[in-house]
Amino acid sequence: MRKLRVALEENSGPLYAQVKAIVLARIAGGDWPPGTALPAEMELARELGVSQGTVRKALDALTVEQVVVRRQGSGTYVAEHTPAHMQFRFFNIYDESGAQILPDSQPARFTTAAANAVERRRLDLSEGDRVIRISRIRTRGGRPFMDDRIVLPEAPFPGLAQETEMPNTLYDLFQKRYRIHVARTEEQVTAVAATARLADRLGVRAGTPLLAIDRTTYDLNGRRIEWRVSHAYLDRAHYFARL
Amino acid sequence: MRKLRVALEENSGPLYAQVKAIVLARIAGGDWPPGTALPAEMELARELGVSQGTVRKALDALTVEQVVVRRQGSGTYVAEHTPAHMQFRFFNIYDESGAQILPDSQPARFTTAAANAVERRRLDLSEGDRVIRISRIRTRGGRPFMDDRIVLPEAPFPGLAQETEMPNTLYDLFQKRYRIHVARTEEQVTAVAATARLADRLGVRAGTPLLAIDRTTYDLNGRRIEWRVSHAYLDRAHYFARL
DNA sequence: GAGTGGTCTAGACCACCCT
DNA sequence: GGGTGGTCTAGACCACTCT
Repeated sequence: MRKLRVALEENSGPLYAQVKAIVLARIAGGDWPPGTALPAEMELARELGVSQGTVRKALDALTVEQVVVRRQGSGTYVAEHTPAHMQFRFFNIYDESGAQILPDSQPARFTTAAANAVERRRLDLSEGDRVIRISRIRTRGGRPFMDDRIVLPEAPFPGLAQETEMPNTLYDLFQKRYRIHVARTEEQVTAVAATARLADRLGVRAGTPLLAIDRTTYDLNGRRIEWRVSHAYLDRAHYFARL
Repeated sequence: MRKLRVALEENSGPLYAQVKAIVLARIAGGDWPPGTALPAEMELARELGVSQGTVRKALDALTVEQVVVRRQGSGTYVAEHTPAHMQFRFFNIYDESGAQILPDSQPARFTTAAANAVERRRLDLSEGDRVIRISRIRTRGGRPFMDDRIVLPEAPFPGLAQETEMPNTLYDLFQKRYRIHVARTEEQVTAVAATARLADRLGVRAGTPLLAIDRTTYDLNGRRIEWRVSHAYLDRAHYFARL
């Protein structure tokens, strides 16, 4: 209790929230890379001068937010952002049997530019800030079915536009190369008619109803790190949500 | 510890899970109607023969599932399913400014029939079971924008087809008249072209892209209590999901 | 067998609501 | 001021993993 109270006497809120913030900061700062085990609860409690119960409450909260994973008898681990795991968590399209669809990506086009007004608003940027724009097609069984236009703020991702190899999941690259952890996304879904451009890219007739998914992505600190608009032709597939 | 252990010695799992199940059963059984206060933690603990911490863990889990609401200094209350609250929780359409849309309902048509094969599959029914089919239009600012086709199993809702007054939110009726508490929904979302029938009902041209929302609704016990397919014409509005 | 997280207890004090 | 949930502690035992 002593150390923490002293170290954080300016902070607000309950002890466990402060413990959670400390652990989160160390993870976000790269002290404990994904996949590594955190110190045991008792050890963290000793280090921070709090009881085991308080540490437990903080780690439980981080477990709910999928920042850490707990394995009984083994330890508490920083959540792994493997490509498969990321797809599972953030790719929300399922086929008619209820199985999640795992798409392939075609090579992408990268460009950089000063952010326009919409991009500044969606990514919380200031005038003059630059962005990286990515355009790609995703395929399913060899056939194109989804068009992605992705916009990233350039500042946290220096040199990303020069990447030669484009992984199937961007979020894996974010984490491994730039130490940016995707924490959550918000999606706005609508139905739109395929424009000539989209019809051509997806191999459907102009006017075909497409699902438009407008996604904002946040990192562990709540910063916006991606704006993505996907257009999908869902043949015997659907977007899935649980309320 | 004594009473509970004896009463539930055949049960499995940790104590707090058993406490949670007991409280849930009493709520679902109508012992504590929505809006009423549960006994205080200490009292529940005494009644059930467990410690306050164990009761707390059970109530915390029920809070996460939105079955109860806790108010510091006041008490723990069975979640209220007011019309406004239900709309807020389960109507997932927002306008361009990010405000939730609160639709009006037109009078609905009710029919009853033996469940067909699809309905039996979607509602977990047996051959010969009957269903109630409801068809209605929802409006926004006086203009129709959503067509609902709702199917309910008849058994838990006797006499519902004869209701003269149709509330704006069905779920409120479920709770007040039939003591069935909506716990969660799963939704499959796709984009479809408006058929002639839908175009006519929604006042759009045939072929207009519509959002099709296919919802399955579950009660507190995990039983399927509703299958609903909505078709929406979203003009400057969107379906919203958080991942 | 040693170490870890998971459960459970008993008791203390605090923050808040109500009347 | 009395009652309620919210936080925190200290200690115990259990279930599981690893080697």
